[in-house]
Amino acid sequence: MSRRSGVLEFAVLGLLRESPMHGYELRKRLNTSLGVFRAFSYGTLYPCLKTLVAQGWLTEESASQEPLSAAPLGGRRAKIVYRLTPAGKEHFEDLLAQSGPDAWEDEQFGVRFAFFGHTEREVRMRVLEGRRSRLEERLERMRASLARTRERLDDYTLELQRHGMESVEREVRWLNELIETERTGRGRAADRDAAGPAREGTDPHSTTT
Amino acid sequence: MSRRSGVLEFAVLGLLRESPMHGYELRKRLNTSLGVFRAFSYGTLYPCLKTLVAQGWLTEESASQEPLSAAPLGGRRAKIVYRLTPAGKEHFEDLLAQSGPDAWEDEQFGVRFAFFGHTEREVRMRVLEGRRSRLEERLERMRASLARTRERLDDYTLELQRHGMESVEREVRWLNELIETERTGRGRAADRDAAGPAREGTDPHSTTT
DNA sequence: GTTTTCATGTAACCCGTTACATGATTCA
DNA sequence: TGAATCATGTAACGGGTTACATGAAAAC
Repeated sequence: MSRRSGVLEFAVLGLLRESPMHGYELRKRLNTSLGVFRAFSYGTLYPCLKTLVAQGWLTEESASQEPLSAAPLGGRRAKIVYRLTPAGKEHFEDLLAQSGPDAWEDEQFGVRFAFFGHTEREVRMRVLEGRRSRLEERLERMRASLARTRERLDDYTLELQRHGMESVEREVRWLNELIETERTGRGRAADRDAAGPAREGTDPHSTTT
Repeated sequence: MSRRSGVLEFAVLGLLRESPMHGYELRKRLNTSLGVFRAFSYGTLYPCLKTLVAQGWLTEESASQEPLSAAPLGGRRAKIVYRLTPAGKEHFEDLLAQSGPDAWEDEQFGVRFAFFGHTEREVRMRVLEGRRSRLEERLERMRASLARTRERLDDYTLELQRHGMESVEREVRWLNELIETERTGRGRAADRDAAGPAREGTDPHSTTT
């Protein structure tokens, strides 16, 4: 009974919710489709899958050729397809519903957001607003610490600090937009691409390379 | 001979370079003064300090009252002040000078930047440019993966991806400015606050709270 | 004189990676 | 048929936190 990794468990259940998959494919989806997630290694993924099976959230089905029964004698490892059980699905819904203080942390927030499509609006609001206030606290602390030490810092340290704060401020503004969109109900956070209203002069895709 | 933690070691040597300190204070500086660094716990910091002493980069001096010699009999733990040795200082310079592939990674880059004040311009350029190309690779991958999967993704996932890319793009632009400033020699990355030239329409400090 | 805050330390654990080992499938 | 890629697994280690234990100094 090891490996109870919050994010990974969450992400795996969420991805498997769409369709059954085997580990190898699952990992690729983790690294690409859900953009945010970092690259988990097989050394993390496979043991995790095993424990999820042990808990009853997943079932493993031998795929490929042998129809499930004759395969596991002698050697013959076959492709293992993981499928979400009803219990697993229920567990995932639970995870989505509970928006405890952890849910505002960087990674947790990322996964949760990625699955907003399956989340009730009320919970989405809680998560977004919780995240925002978390970031605002962080800003407060940064500002305070900066005010205290400003004089003693060299230009580079200062610039780093300034850039950091600006990034957080940008994320807060982003959240504000999302919350507003969510509140007024229109567009599902989309309506960009096509001359989006409510977007100030931002020019995406211009790396100035 | 345990705990050889890249960033922490780097940061400790760098901070101690300014003035001797004891662990407790060191930790506070780590969390605040150098804004970027995350909050290392004592469980990480103290063992690390011990190994740095063992390598000869630091010396520990008993501070407070007892003048160093009579203290460590029986109990009587006193405040321990850590001081950078000449060898330690030399090692720190070495670390600054070498800008290997690790130096472009998120955390490594952060520490290195924080100590740019002690770094030669040539090395600063290598680090900044290396970081930029690292980020551009990342962007490339994100764009590719997005192009491949765009259709199958729901609006929220898409929005997350878009926001992620925009953040990276912003950092690239930031690096471009820094590199330009570095190249032309003027201002040491400062000349903001006062109607900075070379800054496009960015409006800092407006959280829209 | 007792509560806070400062200050140091350690052992147990957690989450994850690396390096390695193995085998099946595809494709030139 | 042999190389590349797909696919699964594990043992050893790495870097960090938590919880705990201890004690000195300051503040009330």
